[in-house]
Amino acid sequence: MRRSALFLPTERQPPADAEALSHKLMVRAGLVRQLGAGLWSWLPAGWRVHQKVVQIIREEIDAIGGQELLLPVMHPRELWRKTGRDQIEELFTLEDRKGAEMVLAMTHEEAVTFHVGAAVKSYRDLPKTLYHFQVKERDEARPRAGILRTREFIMKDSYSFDRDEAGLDVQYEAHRGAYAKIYDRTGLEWFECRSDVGMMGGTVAHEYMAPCPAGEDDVVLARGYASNLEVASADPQPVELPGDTEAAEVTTPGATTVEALTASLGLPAGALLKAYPVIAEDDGRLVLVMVRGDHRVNPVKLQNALRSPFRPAGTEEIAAQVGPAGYIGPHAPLTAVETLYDAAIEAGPYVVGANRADTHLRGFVVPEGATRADVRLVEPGDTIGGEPVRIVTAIEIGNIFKLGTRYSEPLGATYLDADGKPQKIVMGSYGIGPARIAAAAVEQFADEKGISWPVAIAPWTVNLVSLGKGGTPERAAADALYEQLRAAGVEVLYDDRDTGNGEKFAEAELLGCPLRITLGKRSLDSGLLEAQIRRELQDVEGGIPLEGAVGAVLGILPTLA
RNA sequence: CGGGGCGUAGCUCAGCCUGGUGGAGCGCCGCGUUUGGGACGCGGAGGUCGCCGGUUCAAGUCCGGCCGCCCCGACCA
Repeated sequence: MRRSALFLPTERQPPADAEALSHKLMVRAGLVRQLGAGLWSWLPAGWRVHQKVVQIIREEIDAIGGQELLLPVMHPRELWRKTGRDQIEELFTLEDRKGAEMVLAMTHEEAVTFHVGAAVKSYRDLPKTLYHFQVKERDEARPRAGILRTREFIMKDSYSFDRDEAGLDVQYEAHRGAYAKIYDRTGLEWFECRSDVGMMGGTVAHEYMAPCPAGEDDVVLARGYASNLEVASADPQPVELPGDTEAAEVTTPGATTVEALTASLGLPAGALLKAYPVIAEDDGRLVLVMVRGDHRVNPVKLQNALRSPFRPAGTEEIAAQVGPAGYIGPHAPLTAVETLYDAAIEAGPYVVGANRADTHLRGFVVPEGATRADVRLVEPGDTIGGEPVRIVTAIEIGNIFKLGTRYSEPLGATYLDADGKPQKIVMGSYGIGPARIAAAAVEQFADEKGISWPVAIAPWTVNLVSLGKGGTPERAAADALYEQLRAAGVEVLYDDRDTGNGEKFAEAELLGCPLRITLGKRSLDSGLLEAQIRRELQDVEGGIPLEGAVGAVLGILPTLA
């Protein structure tokens, strides 16, 4: 591609409203432009990156037997009513001219299950894996960070259909393998994490995370362990408990916070227990959740432990059922108030609220038979296998779910087994967001000069910069080299503009093609081209000879990251 | 959805408090000089100041409403 012909609107300054690095750089480099909140256009260079990611995904999903198709974005609402997902807030809804209710699909479980359910009759028709790359529409409450969280985006989603759980297991593992290959091929740093199955239901879920500063999730990492902070578990840091042997009341006026208590009692925060009263929303019961003073409740883990959504109890509910806010603690008889002790709590003795104003209790020992569950947030300093965990921010770049019969049941997708009995089709779903992969790559590899693409997803692998003006011998030589590289199948962006050299270099660094080769008057004198690898801005030692340059370039390409 | 902020040239912003013929830098066009790191000079084009209404002799500026966008939080099968 000749730069002079390319639609690549670059900017020297990032847009005023950009915050995330990938947002700033992708706009500056002319890859994407914003049309509205959470609505982004992919310009030619950016689209090349997107399509490279798409092609990698396509090849690997094809390799595990996936069959590509295309499902509509707009669906009859009735289909979503059947699965109950028409109630999701983020779902865009509209009516057609006849007043028929429609929705814009956020994912395609309903649509694909509709077709498979109608077409699959026999166990002989299974298993199948179908996938597509299609636009997803989500009315996000808050789109953010440029391309990272948008209201409309392309997703690769595959769906597996099996006779039974065993078949699903096979497909699930096949996808795990394919995903590992896909992310490795893109050149990203990534982790496979255990994740919350969420309201999707099902039994098993993994998500794929790319560490980057603009990420929205926190991932807990240790040797052989990677988990979303939402569901992560680790060993707590030990805490030295006081040697209280008997329960004793202490007067603690105004000490309603852990900080105030630790200061006045001279004890570490971990020697206190915090009481967190919540109301389980399915039956309205109050549960007193106890965690160590230096720990925090993990809402996702707590919801799973309670088997119900919950909300924090109000001051009046606390006063009526437990005690005065700021001084609440466990009630002595286990039956008095339902109490859940976090797993990190040892026997004791601890300091707890006495359920009376200005009073705490020392020497509290957790009663035998108390209910326990791991409901705390993993903290920096926690360990796994004796090794301290790392907690990194990351962006989710894919996920896989075992759906089971979550969709086949309401949509009546069944088949006849060998005995002629109807059986529900067992499903899995597997998503990847190519745009997020592109943005994560920008975040992970950018430096102060700009983007540095992994070669596998770079818009062009080579950026040929001609320093001469039109009509000069060096320009003629660059033109010839461009044609030779193209003929050799090299993806080359050729900067053939009559503009300042500094401008060309700066733009090449901003755009981030893996290899830049420069041809100026000097090259004709010396017979050498300058070649620079974008990653770390490393010059190729001694340059490359003008004579036989194509072969030299072809030799360098496989060495690039 | 709660809180905060912003909307003036293609981009980044000043001007608004204190109303009186709209500016800067970069970019763009022309000419010339430069020519291996966003170079310089001269000349030029480019604006319903987000929209609607109000106050006023006069509104980018003051007042009201609306729309749009960003950030923090909530939310994110």
